[in-house]
Amino acid sequence: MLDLKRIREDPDAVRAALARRGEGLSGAIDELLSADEQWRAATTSAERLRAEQKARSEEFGAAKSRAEDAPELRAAMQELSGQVKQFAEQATAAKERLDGLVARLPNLPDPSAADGPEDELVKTVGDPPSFSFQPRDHLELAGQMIDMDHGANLSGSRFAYLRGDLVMLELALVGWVLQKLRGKGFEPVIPPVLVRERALYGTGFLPDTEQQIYALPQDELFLVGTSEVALASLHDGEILDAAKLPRRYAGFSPCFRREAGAAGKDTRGIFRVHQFEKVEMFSFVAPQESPAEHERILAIEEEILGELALPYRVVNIAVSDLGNSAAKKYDCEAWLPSQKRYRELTSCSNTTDYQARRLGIRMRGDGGSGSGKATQTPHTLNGTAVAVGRTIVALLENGQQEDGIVELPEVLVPHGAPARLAPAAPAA
RNA sequence: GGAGGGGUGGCAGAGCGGUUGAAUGCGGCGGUCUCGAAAACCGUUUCAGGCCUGAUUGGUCUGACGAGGGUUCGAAUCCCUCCCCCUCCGCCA
Repeated sequence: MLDLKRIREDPDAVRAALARRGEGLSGAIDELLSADEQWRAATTSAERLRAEQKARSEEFGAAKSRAEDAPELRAAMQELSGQVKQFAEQATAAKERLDGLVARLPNLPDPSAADGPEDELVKTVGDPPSFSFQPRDHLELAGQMIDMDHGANLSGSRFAYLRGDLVMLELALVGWVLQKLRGKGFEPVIPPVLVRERALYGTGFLPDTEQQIYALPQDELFLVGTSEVALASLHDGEILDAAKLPRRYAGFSPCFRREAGAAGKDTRGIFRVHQFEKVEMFSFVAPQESPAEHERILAIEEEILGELALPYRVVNIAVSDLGNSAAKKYDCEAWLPSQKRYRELTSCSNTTDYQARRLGIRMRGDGGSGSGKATQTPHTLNGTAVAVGRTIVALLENGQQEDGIVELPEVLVPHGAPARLAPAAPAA
């Protein structure tokens, strides 16, 4: 959520920044400013009357304690009470309108976010492998280890059983990455994946991506599409000690996505499925630190891809493609031989103060409750460390040999991964 | 799932319709004392918002005792709904 004060003080700058997103948001600002004015006017009136009410209520109390009856005063105060209520209701109504409008505004894009309409290529690392044979796709290479048929039978399309060596590969990837992240100051976290609406609202997924989210209406819970939701909410409503920032977490969880509207896209294999596991980085930092933290997170993602020996490129996502909460986003895209193109494997966003403000997370200068240091809103960032399914896809396809055997990165072997995957026997 | 008990300031813990933003203790911060420290003593100790000024200071008012409604001239105190925590029983990985 944007800072209301900032919109008030410099609406033109906010309009200009939002205009980069290419949406008709200017009208929303006008509407918002008018609701704000109505709210402030009603609030001022209500508070002035309430002050009077308070003073006279004390008089009345004093009279009562002298056992005096004061029927006229009482009548006057009933009148006053009604007026206060009336203005308070006006204020509440205007505030609700205002809050609704503010909540729908997306974050202001960072000046260095790509203008678009195309993403901006930042760099390309590694060379796509050149095969002297026709490369297979991940599903052919995995054979019975990716069991789509039984998955579909059980749960529908876009669900898979992962079996055998691929399970060991997954666990190795997760263990390897969590250990790496721990060494970089990220606390490993396994969060709940069922959350209340507030957490989705607070992270900006609602209102915005409702069609992507599984809901359990009977329990008023939602399945998260990323542990980002739970990690951001870890400090919901808290005031963080500035001395203890940055705070970094590495969440490991299953992720659930409806993929409504993705019909026909990526229908083969496990590139796009309804359920996958992911290790996600999440940081809370002081506002001035967030651009550096963003680069840091990107560097970690690159380090991971590099050590997995995957050819990849980095793109700066076009402003028009940013989600509501991101001010700037990088994607790391790995080369997929079967598709002969780069596809998104990881992604990292600087959401600046957007999520923190929605979640009521603040930070305070130095210790000493009496120091009177004002609070400010910290910045939050998130980035994929490993999206397991897609990483497996990339490892299979890039590590394949002519005989269908797949060589896996050595770094994973100490963590329990097989050194290579045997050619697939037909699925049972 | 059933039956009870609770949620008050950084923590502990009073208050249970009127001047209580909130006693008391602990902690924290500043000071006195001291070569220094401890102890003792003195002072201090929340957050958000509106308005007026000023424009990194100030003045004033309002709100906040889990959250949201209600009753009342007036609510931390009474009523309702929700959330959370605890205890016992049941169930269970």
